[in-house]
Amino acid sequence: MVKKETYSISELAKEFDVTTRSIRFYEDQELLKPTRRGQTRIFSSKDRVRLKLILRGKRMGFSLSETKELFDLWDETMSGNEKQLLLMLDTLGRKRAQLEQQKNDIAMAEMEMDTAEARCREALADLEQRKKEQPVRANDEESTTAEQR
Amino acid sequence: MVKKETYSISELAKEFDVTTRSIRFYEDQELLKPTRRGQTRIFSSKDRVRLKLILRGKRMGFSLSETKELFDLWDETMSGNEKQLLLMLDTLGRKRAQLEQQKNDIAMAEMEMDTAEARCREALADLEQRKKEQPVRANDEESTTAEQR
DNA sequence: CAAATACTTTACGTTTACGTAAACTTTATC
DNA sequence: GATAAAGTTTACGTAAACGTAAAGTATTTG
Repeated sequence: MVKKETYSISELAKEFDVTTRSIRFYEDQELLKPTRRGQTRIFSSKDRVRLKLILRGKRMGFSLSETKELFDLWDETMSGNEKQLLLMLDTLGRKRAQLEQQKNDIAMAEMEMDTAEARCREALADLEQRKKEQPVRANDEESTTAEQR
Repeated sequence: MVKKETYSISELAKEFDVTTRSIRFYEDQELLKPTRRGQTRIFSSKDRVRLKLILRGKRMGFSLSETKELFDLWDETMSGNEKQLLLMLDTLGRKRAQLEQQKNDIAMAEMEMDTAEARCREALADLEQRKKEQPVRANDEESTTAEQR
């Protein structure tokens, strides 16, 4: 009995740093299916896993309905009929392609950030140089924007 | 003169597979700044690059305002003052962290897709096995969980 | 047992990122 | 020079993903 297997809404909210409103919304959209004790929601560890997946999906730019589709598909898949299994494999393939695209995008972005950073550092180095070359610059006139000397 | 340096709105729309509505919206939000000939928009190659960045950003889950912030920051950065340069470097650092998180998320997702796919294939293999073990199943009775007849 | 705490439902409000339609102007084509 | 094609503005509509009260119930705690 090491792993807790039920959670209150606020426990999950705190753990994953989301509002209870969001969690209720996810239930409303049928991404989570907590049971009830009276009218109070009780979340299973499966719900907890799904919440984690929802949030990761969001960070990867997935919409809630995309994530829901995957959940539903997975549930149906587990029911075991061949058609569903094949459909799942197909869907997984497409998702993989999507992830490949994202990895590509990220790689491009990183490269551009590299060159951007390099440019910044150059510019900074230039500024430092100028500081050293003209350290005081106390008593000269008419030199600000246009030309010096 | 190999590279074209101006584009019409529909050229860009076609090239990047977005609607002209979207492009006009991006201008409205000041992510693009086409010049005009009369009232007709003329996009520069800088605009084209920015459109590409906007769309890549979207695929990576960036909002338009996030992207706009980066654009603005970059423009200011290029004006060359030290404070802006440092701010840019800082921002780049934070964005890198964000990308790291995304790469992590993607890696996790890929692993889970691996196990999901494996399970699917197992289940499929099982089904195939059963087909072979009970190939015909033509004239037997009371075996389909419930019963017919 | 009263008051604070944690839940709940209902419902209207908000932001983002466009879609869609209407009505109009400018440019290209036959 | 009519008409189609491509462009424009204005403006209302919409889906997604919650935020934000309001008003009520249930439970815990001093």
